[in-house]
Amino acid sequence: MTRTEQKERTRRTLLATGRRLFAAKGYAGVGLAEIVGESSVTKGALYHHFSGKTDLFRAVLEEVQREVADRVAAAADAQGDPWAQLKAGCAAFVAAGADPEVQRIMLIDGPAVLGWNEWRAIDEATSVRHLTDALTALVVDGAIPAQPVAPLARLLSGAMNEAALWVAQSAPAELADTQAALSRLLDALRG
Amino acid sequence: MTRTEQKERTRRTLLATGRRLFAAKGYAGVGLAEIVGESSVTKGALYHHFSGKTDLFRAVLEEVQREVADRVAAAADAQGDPWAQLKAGCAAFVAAGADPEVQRIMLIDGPAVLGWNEWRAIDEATSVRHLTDALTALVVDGAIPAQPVAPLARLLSGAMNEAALWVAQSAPAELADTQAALSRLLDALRG
DNA sequence: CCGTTCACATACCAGCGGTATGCGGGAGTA
DNA sequence: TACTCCCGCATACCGCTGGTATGTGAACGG
Repeated sequence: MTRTEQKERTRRTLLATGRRLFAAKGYAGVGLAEIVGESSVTKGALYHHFSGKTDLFRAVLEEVQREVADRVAAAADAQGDPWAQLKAGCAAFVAAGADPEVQRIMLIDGPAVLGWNEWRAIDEATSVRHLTDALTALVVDGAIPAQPVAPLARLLSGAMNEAALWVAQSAPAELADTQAALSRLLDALRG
Repeated sequence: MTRTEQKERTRRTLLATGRRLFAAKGYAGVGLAEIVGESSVTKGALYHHFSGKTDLFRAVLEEVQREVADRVAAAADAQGDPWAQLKAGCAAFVAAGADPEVQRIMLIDGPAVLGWNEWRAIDEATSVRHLTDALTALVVDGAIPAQPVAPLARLLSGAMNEAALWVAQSAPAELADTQAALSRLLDALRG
């Protein structure tokens, strides 16, 4: 195995282990010793690839965000008209948030560890962007009244973040209620 | 000064110092040494009043939550009909969230430090409860269509949390846009 | 074949949250 | 008022954490 291959392998191992442990125990509940131990390397390796614990977490968070955004985009692209795309994308986001891995890293620890500004920038660049695009298309089509879409996208994003946190830790009946409420909220936008 | 008075004074000082520092630097960015130093006591005093750093933060968070809930309730009670109460309460919540002290403690660090379940329980017992009450009144009055109010309250709560985070760190123009979007979202509920 | 470089290991440190123990002065009792 | 107790805190100490400085052996270029 060449050095380049080995390097990439070590990096991916650290990312995967960090992701698993951060999701299971939270950022503050995991030590570097545990991460490097379960990765079968030492702290020297970690600090060769990342500038510290926070930097590793940032890399994990960006990976999670990309995956969620991809799932949302895939669900939306499978639909035809813009309105169906919006509703499918929103449903896909809430479903993705039900994954406890996504929850803890993306919604709970993310803002606290990286600070809200940096977290928001990542979120805006991935998930929220698709939402903004979908709402813009609907305004252009006249499906919803003309209005600034950016603040509306943020409100809906906040609502869906909260919804995702709920559906993961509650009974299936609550899940259906939450998704139904979200669906009604979106329908209400059409006036 | 009696011992009881002195005890209460020490406790209040620790709470106030903790609140100020947690808000300014975040939970992880503040050490116990700094808190007790600026309170002119020692760690012994802190551990006599609280079971640890997390417990002090919990006490601070509950204090902040109570204040926000009081402001929301006061704004709502000043209105006559249920619909005006809802909109006034929501506006008051977003305005309260503009306070950076409230932001960092209640919205960013709260869920990460205490865990989402405990944070949600506190939130439900204070701010969200008023929102649920207002929505219930509107359903009873027939102002909005009959539907489960609990999930809708959670969605709106999430949307307003996000709105509060935005209005604090952006230009006044964005503030107006955000509040306008929230107002439109609430209006849309009437169908 | 050999020197260089790079990916990683080892050893170490300051500072953190947390605990066990010491202590001084207000409060109850005679 | 003197004696004692106890309570509210101070002091001293510990294990562990994230972070850093330095060592090292194998892969790579010449």
